[in-house]
Amino acid sequence: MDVTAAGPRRLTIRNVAERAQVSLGTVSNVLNRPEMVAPATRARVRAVMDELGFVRNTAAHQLRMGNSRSVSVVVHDVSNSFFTEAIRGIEDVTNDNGYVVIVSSSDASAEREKRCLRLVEEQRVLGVIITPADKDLGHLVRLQEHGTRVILLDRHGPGGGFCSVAVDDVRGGELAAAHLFSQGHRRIAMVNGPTEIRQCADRRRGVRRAARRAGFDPDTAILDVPVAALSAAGGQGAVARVLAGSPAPTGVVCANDMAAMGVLRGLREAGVRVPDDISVVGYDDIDFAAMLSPSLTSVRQPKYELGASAARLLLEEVSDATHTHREVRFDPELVVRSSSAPASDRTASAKPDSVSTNGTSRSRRTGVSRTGA
Amino acid sequence: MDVTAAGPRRLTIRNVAERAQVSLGTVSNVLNRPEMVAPATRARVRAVMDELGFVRNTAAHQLRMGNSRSVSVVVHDVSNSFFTEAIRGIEDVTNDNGYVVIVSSSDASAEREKRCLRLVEEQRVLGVIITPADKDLGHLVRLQEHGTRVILLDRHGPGGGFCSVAVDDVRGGELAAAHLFSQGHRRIAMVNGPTEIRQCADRRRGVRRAARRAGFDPDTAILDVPVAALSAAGGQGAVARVLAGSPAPTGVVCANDMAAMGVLRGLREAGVRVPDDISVVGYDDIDFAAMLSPSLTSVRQPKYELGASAARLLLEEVSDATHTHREVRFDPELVVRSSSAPASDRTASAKPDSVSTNGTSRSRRTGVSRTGA
DNA sequence: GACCCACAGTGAAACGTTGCAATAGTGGGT
DNA sequence: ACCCACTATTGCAACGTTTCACTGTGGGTC
Repeated sequence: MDVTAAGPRRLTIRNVAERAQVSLGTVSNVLNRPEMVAPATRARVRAVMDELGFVRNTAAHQLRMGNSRSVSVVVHDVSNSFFTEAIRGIEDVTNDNGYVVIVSSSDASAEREKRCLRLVEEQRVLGVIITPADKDLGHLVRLQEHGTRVILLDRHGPGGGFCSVAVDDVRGGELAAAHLFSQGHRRIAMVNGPTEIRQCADRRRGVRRAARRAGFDPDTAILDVPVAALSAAGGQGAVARVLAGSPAPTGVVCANDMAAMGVLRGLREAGVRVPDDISVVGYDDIDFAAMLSPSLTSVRQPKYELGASAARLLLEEVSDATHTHREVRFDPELVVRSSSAPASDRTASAKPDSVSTNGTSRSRRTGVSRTGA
Repeated sequence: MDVTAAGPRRLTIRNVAERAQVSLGTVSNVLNRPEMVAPATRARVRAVMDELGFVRNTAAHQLRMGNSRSVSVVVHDVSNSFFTEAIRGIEDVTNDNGYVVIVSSSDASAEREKRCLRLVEEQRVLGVIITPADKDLGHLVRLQEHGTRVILLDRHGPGGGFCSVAVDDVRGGELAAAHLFSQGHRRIAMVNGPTEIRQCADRRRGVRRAARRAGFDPDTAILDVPVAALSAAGGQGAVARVLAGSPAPTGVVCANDMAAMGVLRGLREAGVRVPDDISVVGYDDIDFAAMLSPSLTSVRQPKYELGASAARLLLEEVSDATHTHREVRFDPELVVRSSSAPASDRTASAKPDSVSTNGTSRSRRTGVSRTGA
């Protein structure tokens, strides 16, 4: 039987050993501790590997070592752009370390999430980076107790039980509203989704905080315009309520860009000019925010960095025995474009405090809080 | 030592066996061939598994069985929306069968792709669904010979050496242009990327075919406006050349929606009305096409179905011994919105042949060609 | 020349699962 | 009472890798 014949039969370390006239152990050493095998032997073994096209069998490796060279990512939907950029960040960090990324979508359903986690636990992954579907994190605690490391993505855990990475949504809401207040606006509307959603609640809190810090009473400076869904349709439908506000707001903060697009469209149909008559600020800075007309001022989240940072946290938790769980918080960034301008009914007393005027830089981490293990 | 103590020590089939007072083989049977173990025993073993929280170790399973329960997807960029929707399709199909999806980005670099494939080959995945970075498919042929099944995504292979799934870009270009011709347009511009890119070349061929089928000479009916990059900036920069055409085109087909957005913006700045003065058709039907003003007529690709179909092909190749490679071709779909209208300088002779006026249906597969193994 | 060392390479056991051949158990028929 | 057919269960040998205690083998030292 000719070993060199390329066939579907998988090559093993043993084939390499035979052909290179060494023992199994030596081949393994070439693979894992090359410095301890003589240069000549090492070269010979390597040559045979290339010749045969040998690829190490990870299953056996894993079995022996106890854990696999893969990390798992479980998010609501792998086709959602927020997550895909984060996934790309995770991929870039982990690939450098020879890990492979397994993705699954939970569709924000606790049951689907459980299925994903089971599949993933079978794989004995190094750890799982997850955006939990459920408020209750009990099953994640159990997972961790069984030896699978868990990193929370876009969510902080209770009492430092997990490492986690999230963007500060309160700060984001504050940035958006502070921008408008600093431009001389005195009353603004907030088009927001259901406050049961943590992000929506946080962004609203930020907007109110901005009002207070600007010296206004949130209850009068801010007109809440809740919508059932943060979609373009939802935003468009909210316009009538925004315009009916009394006194009429001169600015609108939207809890995401889709809603902002709807608002822009609704305003255009109503004959209201942006930013001349009213300013609009979005949230997320999706690709198309810059391309709308007027181009949309928006709050950008460091999605890629979020993922990359989660991955780094996971690697750290694996390698560092003295690891204590950390909660990393990222600051979002305001990208000012042409949908926002000084309030029209008065000379703006303050100059715009434009935090960032173009958007190529990736946000840096600004706050790291440390909690006990 | 108390077995029930939840600890980081991983549970094995042996722990279950001891506690349920049966042999290893029986536990294995419960897992893999439950019908051949007596109901009472089966129930007892299952109870112990639940109690202990046993999760089968895939590494050992794989090692024994020879292949893993995972499929790999290698695309240019996992954060690109074309691919993410396809990945979601792959995920949905494979998860149902207990497989897990490993993703990697090649960044369209042959070298990065090779690294990804190596990592993935180590995993002994069931197969890899790949959008090749390179024209040369030699390494994929070798991969296949070594036993990893390969499915091409968004690309067809030469001579039926691979199963593949792709959208018919020629047809897509034809749909876009035929729509305009049927609306009475007689001269249209095509804003296209480099024709070295297969998609760009194909879409151009389709546009020219539409001209011929409408009874025009492609060389006079179509104004080629090449741009270096199919981006919004590229599209915007192309507007001057479109308008300078003589005779002036009354319609523009863009090779993607980003370019179309740029064209729309450029036209607005030039004071040209859409669709009154000129019609614009995009390609891809990205989320935001519907939200632009005017909303963009565009060619939609069945991205989700593309991925799902690739996954099905892979599963079929695995299970069916008599499998012969197939090339599945999907037809794109024209979504007519308000950026296109009958040509203005004449009463349109033909009514719009609106292929589809809203966009909720997923394209169906229309052509399946079969080739030898 | 005996002794010890460092170094290169070896061989076997283990990781957790599966599949198979063998064994024990159970009635039923003769 | 005996054998047979049949099912339920068992025990063991793989799967391919890594680790670790071990064996050779020269060279240097006293």
